[in-house]
Amino acid sequence: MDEFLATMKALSEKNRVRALMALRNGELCVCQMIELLGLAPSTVSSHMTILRRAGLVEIRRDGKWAYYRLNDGPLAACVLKVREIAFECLAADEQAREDARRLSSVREMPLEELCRHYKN
Amino acid sequence: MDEFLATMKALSEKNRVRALMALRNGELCVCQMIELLGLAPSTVSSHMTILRRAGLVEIRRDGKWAYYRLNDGPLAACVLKVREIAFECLAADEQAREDARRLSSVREMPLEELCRHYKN
DNA sequence: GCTACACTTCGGTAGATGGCGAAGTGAGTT
DNA sequence: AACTCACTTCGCCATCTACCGAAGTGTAGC
Repeated sequence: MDEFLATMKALSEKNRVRALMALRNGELCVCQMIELLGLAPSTVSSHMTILRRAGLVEIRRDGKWAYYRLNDGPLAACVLKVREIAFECLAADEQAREDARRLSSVREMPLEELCRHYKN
Repeated sequence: MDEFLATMKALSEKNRVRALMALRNGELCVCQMIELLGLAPSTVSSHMTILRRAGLVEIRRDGKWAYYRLNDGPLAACVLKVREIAFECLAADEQAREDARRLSSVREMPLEELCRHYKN
């Protein structure tokens, strides 16, 4: 029950859902998600922690960078199913589409440049 | 997106999930859910309103009684899928099982008696 | 070692949420 | 009409949550 509730809670907040949807096309660096969501680094970080604790995403650390991606390790069947349903339900969502468009630009920018950007 | 978030939010609270699960075996009067959940009538009422607005359940009024049941009218495919997943995920849940046991007793009691019970 | 940098954790604030009892609503009863 | 009763809505309070900036952590480079 608690695991199920944690999954639902993780997916009941708009910016977390946007972050999850953004990972469909591959892992993203935290600074890329900061740029996408337009939130403070600390806020994005805690959102990702919630998604991670729910088992929806996993982290990969590489030097000073941290990349998040969809958890494809051994995860509860329920979490996997809920995640799939979310993708299905929001496939045509306008916000998700716009994020996908912006992401294709964001992915082309060097990470260093992105980080300088939100420091201003 | 907003509809999806409303569905997730509705299912991210323990007592609401318990209420939804309780309706799997047929409609229940509000007073039966008050007895099951052990909450104040006003609290149960607002939980049911949230479930109803999310499209997960519907209401049937009969005189002074109000019965809630799973919404089997025309409802968004997403809501239906999420609800099915919830049932599947929680089929073996201990809390849900205990509620089901208690419910079989509660269903046998006359509604009048139940209402007198929580008025004390 | 020291600095710079990316990210996380902490502390605090404004707004949302779950809880209850009191008051309101509407149907049945006398 | 007046009353009763089941339920809902309202008003309030305690707790939780999303947000930010500041401080902390760990890595890379000088």
